[in-house]
This record gives sequence, structure tokens and C-alpha cells, in this order.
Amino acid sequence: MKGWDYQEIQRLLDQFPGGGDPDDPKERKRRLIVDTAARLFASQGYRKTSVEQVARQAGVAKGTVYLYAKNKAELLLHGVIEEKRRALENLRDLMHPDYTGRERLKAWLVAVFTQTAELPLTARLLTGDREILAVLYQYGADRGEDWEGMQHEFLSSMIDEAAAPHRLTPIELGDRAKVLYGFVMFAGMVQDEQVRRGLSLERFAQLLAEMIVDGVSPAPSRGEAGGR
Amino acid sequence: MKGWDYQEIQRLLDQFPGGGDPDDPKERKRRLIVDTAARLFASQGYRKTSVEQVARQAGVAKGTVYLYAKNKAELLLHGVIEEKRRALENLRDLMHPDYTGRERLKAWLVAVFTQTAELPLTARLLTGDREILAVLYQYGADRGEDWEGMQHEFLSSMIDEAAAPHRLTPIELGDRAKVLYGFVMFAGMVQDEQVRRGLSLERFAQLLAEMIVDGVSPAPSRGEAGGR
Amino acid sequence: MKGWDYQEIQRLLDQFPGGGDPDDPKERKRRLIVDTAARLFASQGYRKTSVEQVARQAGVAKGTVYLYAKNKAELLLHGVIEEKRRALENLRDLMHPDYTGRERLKAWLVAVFTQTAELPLTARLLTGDREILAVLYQYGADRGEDWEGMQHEFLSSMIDEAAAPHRLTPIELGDRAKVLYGFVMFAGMVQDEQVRRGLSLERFAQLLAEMIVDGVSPAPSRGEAGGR
Amino acid sequence: MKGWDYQEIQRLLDQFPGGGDPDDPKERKRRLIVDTAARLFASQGYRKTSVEQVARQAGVAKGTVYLYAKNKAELLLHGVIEEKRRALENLRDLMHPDYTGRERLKAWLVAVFTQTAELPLTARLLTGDREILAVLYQYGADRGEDWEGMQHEFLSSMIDEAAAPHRLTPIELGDRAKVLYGFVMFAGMVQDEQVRRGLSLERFAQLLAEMIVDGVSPAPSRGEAGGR
DNA sequence: CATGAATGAGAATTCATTCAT
DNA sequence: GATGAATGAATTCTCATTCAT
Repeated sequence: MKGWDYQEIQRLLDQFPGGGDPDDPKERKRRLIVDTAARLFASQGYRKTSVEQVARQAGVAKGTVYLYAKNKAELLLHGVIEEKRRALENLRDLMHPDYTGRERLKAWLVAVFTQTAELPLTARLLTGDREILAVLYQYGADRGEDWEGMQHEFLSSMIDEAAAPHRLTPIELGDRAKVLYGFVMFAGMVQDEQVRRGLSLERFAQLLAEMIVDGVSPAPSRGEAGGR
Repeated sequence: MKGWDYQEIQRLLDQFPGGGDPDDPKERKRRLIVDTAARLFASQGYRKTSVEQVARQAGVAKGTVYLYAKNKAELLLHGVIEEKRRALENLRDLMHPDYTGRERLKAWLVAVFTQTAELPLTARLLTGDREILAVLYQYGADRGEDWEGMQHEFLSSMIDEAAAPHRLTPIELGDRAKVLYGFVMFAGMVQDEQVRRGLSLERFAQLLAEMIVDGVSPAPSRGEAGGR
Repeated sequence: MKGWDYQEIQRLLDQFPGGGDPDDPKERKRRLIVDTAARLFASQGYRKTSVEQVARQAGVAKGTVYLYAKNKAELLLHGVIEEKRRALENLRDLMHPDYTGRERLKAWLVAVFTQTAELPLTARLLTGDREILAVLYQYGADRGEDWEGMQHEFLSSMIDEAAAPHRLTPIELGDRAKVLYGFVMFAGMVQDEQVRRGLSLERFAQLLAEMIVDGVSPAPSRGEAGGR
Repeated sequence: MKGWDYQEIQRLLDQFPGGGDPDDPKERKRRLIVDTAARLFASQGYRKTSVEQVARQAGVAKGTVYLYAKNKAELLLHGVIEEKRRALENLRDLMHPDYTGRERLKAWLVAVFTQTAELPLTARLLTGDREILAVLYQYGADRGEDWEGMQHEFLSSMIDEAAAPHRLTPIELGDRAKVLYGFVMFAGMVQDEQVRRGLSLERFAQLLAEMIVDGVSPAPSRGEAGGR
């Protein structure tokens, strides 16, 4: 199991694209447009969002959008890339050595669900529009894969620590990691209050994290401190 | 807490709409059209499915579709209603008295995730298309709500039994029920192999059920009986 | 040399597509739209003619055009096919046995230039838009080729008769036929009064036919009979 | 009939516009842009060539193009003017006194067809784009007409000589000149190998010149000398 | 002078919905 | 009831032209 730490993640973050000087006005406008698009795609869906609408909300003309993304699909792609970068940054914050295994796993779950802007696009689109996936995977295949492998390894190691080290076989760990990874998608979905049935995002996340880590029976007596 | 049993559910099922004599040729055609639409919506998404396509696949003319649903959204709505009925039928099967509380909760989770045809439309569209939700909720408000309240109550009572009766306050129970209910949506999403990262649906469902009920640390030694 | 006659041409004409009962209202509307499009394409060019304009002039809605041609290129294609049919019909009329060789050749040239609707589209587009040719040839390849080979043979035999039989080798005949065939394209171009510098189409055609058959020096005294 | 000779043509050539010191860097850039545009217009057509593309290929910014031509149409116009100048230069070369009348006419025809760069723009665009013609003629009216009158006179005198002097009335001559002038347009068209059906440009031009001058029956025995 | 970012009118195409037969 | 032709609003994308730097 690779030792995950700040440096490792920072290194990945640096290789990650989409940078560009955030003070460059060109880059500023690019972000404005891409973020506007991402927000609309996430809240309304890809097909229902028109390029016209993106332009209007970003305060530019329709043609301008096409100076920064050669078509609508690329607009989406850029948004997804941004999301991946942000997700990676969040990962780094969980590396704090004070966390115990169970705490870290819960914190990860809570983070995944509460950091609203986490992966709404990714989640939304995975369930949504198959046509888009084609575009997304065509571009993304090269660099995205690493990152997913990495996420996977990271989750496995968290689960291992949380479950009490080495009680689970590597295969069991891996499979549980896949299940947890699915929660990332779920998280996007849960942004919708209707799905949460009115629970606040924080409460929802907290309860879900507890159930996953401790099971349905909360075990206050054993506490966080007890056992493990 | 109401006592959930076969009769109670059967009674609800009977009041549920969408009936009509299945031998009535009018009703037969209605179902043909609605089911065709539902299948296409679930596999391609709402926007990408054209009324033309629904008509062609159902073997009727485009105009005919509009004799059975006043617009495209209503076509979807009817499909969602069918799904709800089917979900209700599944619920009934979990009422078997041999189940312990934890077993029943696990069985429910597994059922939700593995019964592929469970709620593909609902799940797909809840994440998808806000425009549709408007229509859906407008119509659904009158008759759907009961059913959701019922679902909710049912989940609460399962959790209560699983967690060891009466350890959780009604509010805690209710909130946990809401979280679990969200899993119904998640289940629709998980139909997509990409979300499961290659795990079989059965394995995914099994692991998720275990984690939710027992927590990350599987505790075979403590067993179901261990109570804690 | 195959004997060209009414029957042979009629046979080809019968195999030619694009028919359909001209009293069928569907077919009537198809022709209305296609002919409107052809007229506009010929007078303004393909790119400058918008589908909107075609629809407006044909008195139908934009969408209707797409019921009869799956895209703009196909609209053009249908027009070109009509032209080919008409050209074939004209050919038939030249078969009258009273013509001498020189007369028939002149008559062909005059016909090619004066029958206004001859091949304006074909001519226009050959010089115009390479992009279109792709579409045109993709469809046309199968059945168009025969027809061109036939035209070629027909021209060769006319030239042979006009030049006094068998004075030219087959290769010389064939090459001259190719040159003449080029005139078909030229004919489309000459529809434009600017190209004719104000000469009437009839006068232009007559002079050109004389020059081609008799040379620059008109030889009325020597007449057709003089043989030279 | 005016006596056509080197001096006369040279004089016209000198009055012709578009000059400017070719060493002036301003003029150099103007030509670079105009020639680039002309090349693209001739090979792709006017509408399919974007100003962006012209700028890129000329190695300047899009805005710069507009410093040298006030719009896209004027870019074309300048190209056409260049062509006219070149055509005039070619005319001069035919003035050589050794030619007989028939030889000169044939030579002119061959030149018109084979000098590839003769009038590609003019030919292409005359058949192409009516919108453009408006601009072209508006501008051309003032200065172009002379030149066309001159061309016309020149052709008439060639035909007169070729047909054996003074056998044709001035009107007959004039009309034949108009027909021949049409061939200039045809020449542009014939650049397209598809129109030539595979004949080489040279062979095509040669055969066409012979047919026009001698008629379909080649008369080698009578020869060029035979005079008739 | 030169640049190239921004603009927005315009073009092709799709598709939900209507309605005469 | 059933049909499917007709409609036209909406959508994506292009590109000539302008103008601040």
C-alpha cells in the first residue's frame, strides 16, 4: 500500500491541467464561461442548457463561448476537468495525520457529500447522458485513468485503517472501495433536496457516514475512542 | 407504529391507480405505448427519446400517442406510476415474518439495488430533468404523497428493529429513513456498470447492505445476535 | 457503333428513377419543393440559397422541406436527377431519321444551349461547390455512369456522321465527343445573360453550333450538300 | 477597325489600376493579402473561404485584412482586377505579326484555355455568386467596360481575319465575338478535369480551337494555307 | 499601423404538437 | 378512433465585421 501524503497528492495536482495564470484576463474569461456552463449543466442537465443561456448568464455573446470551447461538449469537458482538480485538492486535506482511521473515513464521506461543488457534473452526467460520455471518455481516457486508480488505492487504504488494519483481504478492501467510490456519484445526486427529503446536506452526510462506518446501530458507548 | 403486513400493503396496492381492465383493448394499447416510452426513456433519457420513436416502436402513428397521453411529459408520468406500483409489490415480499430486523433491512437494501427494473425511470429522471419534475410533482402531489409517507414509515420501522428496538428516537429513525430512501435513487444510478466499477450488481448490493447494517468492520464473530 | 434510336432511349428513360404518380398529392408536393429548390440553387447558387427561402417560396414551412429531403444536399440531388431525366428525353427527340449528320449535330448543340432548363444545376454546381460534388457522386455513381457512357457514345456517332463517316479514328471521335460534352456544362453557364453579352440564347446557340460544325468561315454557298 | 498592336495594348496596360510601387512595403502586403485571397477563392469558392483563413494563410491578423480591403467582397474585387491585368498581358503576346488570321484565332483559343491562371476567379465567380456580381459590376462599370469593349473589338478583328477578311458583316462579326468571349468563361470551367472527362487541358484546347476554326471536319488537305 | 477578442445575425436541423382526412 | 403531414420554435454552430488596446 502506497503511503499517501501531502506531497504525493500535490505532485499529481501539479501535473493536472487546466491551470494557466488565474490573473491572465483570457484565463479569467475562460473560467467564467466554463464555470457558468458547469453550474447550468449541473442544475438543469446538459441538453436543457442552451449555449445561448450559458452566454447570457456569463454576460458574453454566443459567439464568444465558441472562442473558448470549440463546441458544447467541450464546454462540459472543461467543467469536468475542473471538478477533478477540486476533488484532488479535497483529498489532500484529509491527509492530516491526527485523524484516526474511522475518523478519516467519516470525514471523507462527509466531505464528499457536503462539498457541494464536489462532482455534481460528473455525477449528473454519469447517470444522464450517454452521448456525452462518449465525448468525455474520448478526451479523458488518457489522464483520467491514473487519477481513478489513485482514488481507488486511497479509499482502500482508508477502509483498511478504519476497519482495523488488515482484517479484510485486499480483494474485500478493493470491492468496498468500489462501493464507496460509487458514493461519489450518489453525492452529486444528493445535492437535490428532493432526494434528501428535506434533510440538510450536513445532516444527511453525517448520518450516512455514521451508518457506513458504524452500521445502523450507533454505538455511542463504544464511542469513537473505543474499539477499533 | 403501524403494523406492516401483507394485508396493509395489498390494500394500498389496490387503491393505486393505473389499473383498468387489462383485457380492455383500449387499456392494452395504453400500456403498450406507456411501456414502450418508459423503456426508451430509461435507456436513452427523456430528451433524446422522440415521440416519433416511441410511436414507431409501439407500432402506432404519432398522433395516436397523443390520444393516450396529452403530452410527452405525461407519457413519462404514466411510466413512473407503473414503477411505483411495482415497487410496492416488492415491498410486500419483505414482510415475511421469519426475517430478523437486521436481515430484513439487508434484504430490503439488496432488493432495492438488484431488482434491476426497480425504479430506473424515477432514478434516471430525478437526477436528470428538472422540467420533468415539475410535471411529475404537480400530478404526483395528490396521490403520490401517501405512498411516500408510507414508504417512510416502513423504513423507519425496519431501522428500528434492525438497530435493536427503541434505541433511536423517532426523529433519529426518521432521518435515517430519509437517508435510506435516498438509496432508492442511488440504486437507479448503480444500474450503470461504470458507477459500480465493474462489480456485479449482486456483489455491490451485498457489500453496501453489510456496510450500512454492520459498518465497515464486518463483525461475523459478533454475529447478528451479538446485539451490542 | 450501337444503333441509337427511339426505343433504346425510351428503355433507358423507363428505368430512370424519380417517377411516382404525378397525381399523387405527396408526389406533387415533393416536386413543388424540389423544383423550387432547383430553381433557386440554379439562380443563386447552393450556399446562398437557404432552406428557409426554399420553404417560403414553395409556400410550406421549413420543417416540411425536411419531410421530403433529409437534408439540404439531398434537395440538390433530387434536382439533379430530374435534370438528367429531362436531358434524356431531349436526346430522344434528336433521333428523327430525316436529319443529316451535320444537321443532327447542330440540332443537338442548339438544343443543349436553348433548352433553358437543360442542366443549369449540374453546370452550376460543377463549377461551384466541391463539397456538394461529394454528396452528388456518392449517390449518383451507381446509375449516373451508364448514362454518361451512353451520352458519350451517342455524341461520338453524331460527330462521325457529321464529319463524313469514318474520316476520324475512334480515338479522335472520342476526344471530340468529350469536348462537346463539355459544352453541356458551358450551356448551363450561358443561361446567364452576362456571359452571352446580350445575345439571345437562340442566336448564341445558333452561331456556336455553326462555328463548331462549319468552322468560323460560314460556307452557305457550299451548303450542307457541298460535302467538302 | 482600329489597328491592334503592342503599343496600343501596352498603353492600356499602363492606365490600368492596381499598380503602386511593388517595393513599397505597404503595397507588398496588399498584394500578399489579395493574392492569398484570390488563390483561396479560386480553389474553394468565395463563400467557403473565410476571412480568418485568408488572414492566417497570409500571416497577418484578421483585423489587418480590413485595413487593405473594406470588406470581403472588395478582397475578391482586387483579385479580379489583377486577373484582368494578366489577361491583357497575354493578349499582347498574340500580336506577333507572323501569325495568319486562323493561326492567331486558334492561338488565342488555346491560350485562353491553357493558361491556367487566366481567369479562374472571374470564371468561377461569374457562375457562382450573384451577390458578388453586384459589387463587381458596381465597381467595374467605371473602369472595366473599356477593357471589355476593347477585348470585343480585338476578337472581332481576329475573327474577320480568320474568316477571310470582310466576308462577314460587322454585326455577324460582333456576335461571333460575343460567342468567343463566352469561351473565356468556359475556359475557367474547363480547369476542372471532370468537365474535360480526362482529356488533358492542352488536348482539349487544341481540339476545341480546331473545331471552332475549321469545323468538325478537319481539313488537313486544304491546310491552313488553302484559304478557301 | 496591427492585433485578435468580441459580437450577433443567420444557417441547418430537430421535434413536440396540431389537425384535416 | 387513428393517421401522419404540416408546422415553427428552439438549438447548435459559423463567420463577417468592429473596436479597444
